[in-house]
Amino acid sequence: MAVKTRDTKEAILQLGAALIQEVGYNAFSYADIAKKLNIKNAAVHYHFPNKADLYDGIVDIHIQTYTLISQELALAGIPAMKKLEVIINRYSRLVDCDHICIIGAISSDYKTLPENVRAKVETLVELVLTLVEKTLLEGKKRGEFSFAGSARSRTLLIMTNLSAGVQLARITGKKDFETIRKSILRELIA
Amino acid sequence: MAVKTRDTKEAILQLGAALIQEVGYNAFSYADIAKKLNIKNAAVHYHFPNKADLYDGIVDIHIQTYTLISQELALAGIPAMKKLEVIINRYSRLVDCDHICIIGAISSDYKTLPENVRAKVETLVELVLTLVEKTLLEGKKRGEFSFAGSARSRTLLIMTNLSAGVQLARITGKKDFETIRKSILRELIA
DNA sequence: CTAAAAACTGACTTATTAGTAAGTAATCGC
DNA sequence: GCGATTACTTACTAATAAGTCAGTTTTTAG
Repeated sequence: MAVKTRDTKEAILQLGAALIQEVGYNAFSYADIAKKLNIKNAAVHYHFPNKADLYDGIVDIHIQTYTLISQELALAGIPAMKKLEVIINRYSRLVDCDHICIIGAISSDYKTLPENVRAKVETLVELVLTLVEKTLLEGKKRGEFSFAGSARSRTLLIMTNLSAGVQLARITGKKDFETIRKSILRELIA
Repeated sequence: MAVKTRDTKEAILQLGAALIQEVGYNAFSYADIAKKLNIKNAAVHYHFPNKADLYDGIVDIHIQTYTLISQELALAGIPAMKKLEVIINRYSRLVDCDHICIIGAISSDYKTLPENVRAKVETLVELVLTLVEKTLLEGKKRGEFSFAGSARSRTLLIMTNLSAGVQLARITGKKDFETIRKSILRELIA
């Protein structure tokens, strides 16, 4: 049985992911990571030869996470509202720890990312958008939700509300995100 | 008459503002600015002793711009829809040149900004939100717009749609911003 | 128990970063 | 036209950045 005794690589990924959502890709260094994990600079380079490799790995983690969430929420019997709340609650937790959402963070860094990472980012974004779109469609079919326009356009509206909502909350305060959260839900069940 | 013969300071501010919305505060250096403007590193430091001073100046510029827009749009006789379009068109232009909006960019950099700049950023954000809120209220009173909830909450929804819309457009393409733009307008006149 | 593979450390390099100080050139008020 | 102010340049520094490589420790598989 392969029980992991060392999890340095995992720790680097977790810390890197948090830093991207806290200060952004270009505001932290390998030295910052090494210091916090009590390892040496070269140890970080051993697992991720360059910073683009690290970014790539972090995007992978988020893809894995959303793939898992998609599978869990694919189960029948769960109300569409519960499914949507799983997503929305993730954003509420971001507000609590003053992080911005990964997609918002990536879009800011986007112009400084190499092409291979950009392509992977597209995969992540489509994964999230598709998950929400499916949930909205299902909710509408079941009579839980009602909305005008396509499920895709409604998805774009809701996800931009959430993404920029957590960003705005950093500046104007958490109450504004709460307002947005309630508005999203109110519109959907009106 | 004070005709300016040198406008280096203005050029630095304009370039810095563009860079913040293109690659982010932590992804460009004074050397980048000096190179592009054909001046020396120290000339940038002469006008803006440190990078926080530069950021401060750039936020000031945006405050000035939105103050001017607010004054121009305060004139009676202009339909609320025309006023809102002035704002929305600014975001469409951002999509065209692949920049993200200043508020979105700032919120990403936020944790790396000193306190005095953060305070000024709050002023900018409230200025923009107030402008849109007034426009929505006016449009509702005139019968141009109809929307549920308060003008403030509707402002938050629209501005987050626009802000994250331009960010998303970088990754998934300009068509998604166009979808968002149309949805905002459709909901408002429904 | 041992050899090989994996996971590091130590000691670097090279480039770039923000920032400074002293001197020079351009412009302005008078 | 002249002295003062403004706007720079030249020439630095000290710190930090990403990244490399040779050697050492740790872990794992047989």
